[in-house]
Amino acid sequence: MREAGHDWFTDARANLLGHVARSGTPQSVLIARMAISKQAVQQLIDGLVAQRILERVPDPADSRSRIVRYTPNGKEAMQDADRIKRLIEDEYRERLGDEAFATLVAILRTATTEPESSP
Amino acid sequence: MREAGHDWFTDARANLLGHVARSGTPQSVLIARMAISKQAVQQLIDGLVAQRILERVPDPADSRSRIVRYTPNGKEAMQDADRIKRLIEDEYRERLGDEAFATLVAILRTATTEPESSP
DNA sequence: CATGATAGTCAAGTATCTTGACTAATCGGT
DNA sequence: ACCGATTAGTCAAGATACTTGACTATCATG
Repeated sequence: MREAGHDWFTDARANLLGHVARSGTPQSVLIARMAISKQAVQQLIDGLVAQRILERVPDPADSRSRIVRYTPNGKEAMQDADRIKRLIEDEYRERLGDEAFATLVAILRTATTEPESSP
Repeated sequence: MREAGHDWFTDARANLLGHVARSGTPQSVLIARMAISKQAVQQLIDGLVAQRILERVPDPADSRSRIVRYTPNGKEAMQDADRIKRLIEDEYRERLGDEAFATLVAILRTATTEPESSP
């Protein structure tokens, strides 16, 4: 991403952005999902708001809450991110072979998906 | 590790310790293997030396170089680390099943092992 | 409506990592 | 044997990422 001209891109910010849905996500949800303090999350969001990647809008359902979402500028950056992500995945696919790559993805999904209460 | 009483244990330090061989490792090798600056590596080592986990000894083969190795105290801590690592692996093994776990380990080894020049 | 929980902010401090400038030892070619 | 280039490590200063503590505003509940 840096090489693609996104100087603002860092590991910590990438980690946060991975939790922001296309449609936006309440700040409280980001705090719950990331394993760091709410103040750390806030500071990361502050930085990305200053970079015009994210913006905070009020939550109509709860006036304590704020929805964090991408700005148009941020959406453009995420298209670059998706493109680069695919390139990296292709490297691993080439290295492992199609079959092993698919197996890896499936196993990791099982390993990281939260076991839900059975319906 | 924190819960086991090792208050000095942090992510950055764990990352470094994972590259220190039982028999000790030259600081230059740690620098080459970790994707951070040599100064950052040095500061991490400084901290672990202050905690009496690691020590620096001169390299008999090259008087510029220093070998970083565990203190007796550090070796004890690493026994705790190994024990906890096994517990965590057991959680994943239980979650994925023995077969999928073994497959995961094999694929990740392929993905992360540096491709060597063919002999 | 009082009380407690939840969402977010402000402030100050610590840990981690960076770049720049430097010393000392080794290597390679002459 | 010597000189320039490289390598190993250190010192210093500053940026980023994270922490705890204290606080305000809003919501939910009995």
